Amino acid sequence: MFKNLDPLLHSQLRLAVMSLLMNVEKADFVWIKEKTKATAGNLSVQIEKLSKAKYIKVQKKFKGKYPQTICSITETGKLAFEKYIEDLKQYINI
Amino acid sequence: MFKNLDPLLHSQLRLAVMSLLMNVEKADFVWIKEKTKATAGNLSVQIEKLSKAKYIKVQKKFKGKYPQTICSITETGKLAFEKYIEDLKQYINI
DNA sequence: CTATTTGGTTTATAGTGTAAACTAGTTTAT
DNA sequence: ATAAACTAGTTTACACTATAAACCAAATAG
Repeated sequence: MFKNLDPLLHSQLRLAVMSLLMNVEKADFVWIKEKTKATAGNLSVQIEKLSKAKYIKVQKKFKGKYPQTICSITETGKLAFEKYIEDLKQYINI
Repeated sequence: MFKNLDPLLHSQLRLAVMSLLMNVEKADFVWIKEKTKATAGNLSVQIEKLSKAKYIKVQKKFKGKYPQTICSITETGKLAFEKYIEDLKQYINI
């Protein structure tokens, strides 16, 4: 009846990050931080987790003289996000 | 943009319990346990949390000689569940 | 030149989730 | 009658998560 929800996605902040990345080609750390209203520390940790799971790809660059972290969703991540939504539908009838 | 998701409902097991109770007038512990495939200990803990938040009402009775725990959703619980779904929609575009 | 800001990472702690162990009694088999 | 197994949970200890605070390195502003 109730399928297990992917624990990596069943986290408010990680879900928000994935949701954002589903709708853009790529996004930088600061933009994600503003959109999600997360603290930098928390975001850093959660991005690392999503990255380790290969749900997102992280590129470290320099924007002028400042470091810049660019994130983008992977195919694995897209599929996981879509599956999560499907699984969730069993919990909430929509 | 992203509203905070009610932490009481953003838990797989508690969400499953609430989802079940949204669709029935009342349900007993054992039935919920079977439907959710949860362990008794875990279910006991989560039911207590939902009960303390007044999201569900718990009645302890006896069914013949055995104890029986009957749960039902409250109006507060229904509203919280519906709000959770609305908030969640911002994360997953449906 | 020192104080603040940018763009993060690391770390310590509080909060959550879960299984295992336990309580209290019932039924069944010997 | 008594031991073993089952019903219906609760309590507890531990693992896992989430988060804020502290930190770091470099850049810029006063």
